[in-house]
Amino acid sequence: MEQTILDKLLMIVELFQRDMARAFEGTPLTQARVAVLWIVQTRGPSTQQAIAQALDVSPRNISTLVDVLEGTGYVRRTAHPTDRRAVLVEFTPLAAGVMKKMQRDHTELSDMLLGAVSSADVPALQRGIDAIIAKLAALAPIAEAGEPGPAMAGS
Amino acid sequence: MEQTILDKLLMIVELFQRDMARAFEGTPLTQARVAVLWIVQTRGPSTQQAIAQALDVSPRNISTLVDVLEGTGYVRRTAHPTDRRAVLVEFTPLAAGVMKKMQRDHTELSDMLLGAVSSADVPALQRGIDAIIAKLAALAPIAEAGEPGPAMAGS
DNA sequence: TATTGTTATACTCTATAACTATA
DNA sequence: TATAGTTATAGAGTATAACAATA
Repeated sequence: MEQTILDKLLMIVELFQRDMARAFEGTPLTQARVAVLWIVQTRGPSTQQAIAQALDVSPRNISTLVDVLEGTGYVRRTAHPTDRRAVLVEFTPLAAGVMKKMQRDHTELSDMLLGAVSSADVPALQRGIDAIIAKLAALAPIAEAGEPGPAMAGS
Repeated sequence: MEQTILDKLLMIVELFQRDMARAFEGTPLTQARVAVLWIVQTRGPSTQQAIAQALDVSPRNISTLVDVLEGTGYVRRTAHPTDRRAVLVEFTPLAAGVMKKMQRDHTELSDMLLGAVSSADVPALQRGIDAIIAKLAALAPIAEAGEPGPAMAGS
């Protein structure tokens, strides 16, 4: 039962996502909701259309996600300054704090994982991963591979 | 907007999974259903309980997945030889063929991705990935990280 | 006429709890 | 009493289609 490199990468992400899910326990946050917050963090106040496109998901879907995030105090819907059809989704201080911590945790975890790699191997590892991404992106006409992704550390 | 190593790994898996999803279009297969097939392939005819444990998912969930796989001709439920409460889920020729192709495609894609990496970098890449997995697994008390995973190539 | 966000509806994946048939 | 699988119910995430308000 040889494990291919793809199997290993999948396992890393699976482990990581379990860790992330554990960190959300007891909060109304889920991966999908954090994905929305992530977009707002990287782009600033955004229309739901823009969020839907960034996440490659239907606009209808964003309505529900934002409903929950608004109802639990993470975001506000405010009037768009020039387009009265649209709303701008923007952070409350709660979300700003949570996302700041999430980003810090994510960086720490990433550094810790890289720290587990023999420093002599790090440059080759980085080059190898970049080459794999380039190859995969070339294979699949991915439009845009999306945002960096809603990634964070657990604990 | 620095991309951490974790961001890159997440992007690889995201690209890969989109590719996989595209390959399923027009079939009744989904990631969850393929995960069930994957377990049956690696373990042979299995009880639903065994599948549920292997996938770390509730037994109830497996009922529905197997219902669909059975209804669409991928698996059969057969009597357990010694336990009349249990059923054995086993492949039809259809699933056997599909899984064989899937495994072949997966290996090919994995080889192709590794082939995109400078051969001088491959050993360090492999070591680095293994080190990251070991670190992540040590961080999270994961019970078992699960099967190799239902991974396949698109097209 | 096209776009933004909503209501309506439906499918999939997941969970827990209660029940049936068996161990 | 415990286990295998089911029915019942519910919450998430996703989709398409139709509609209102506005561009």
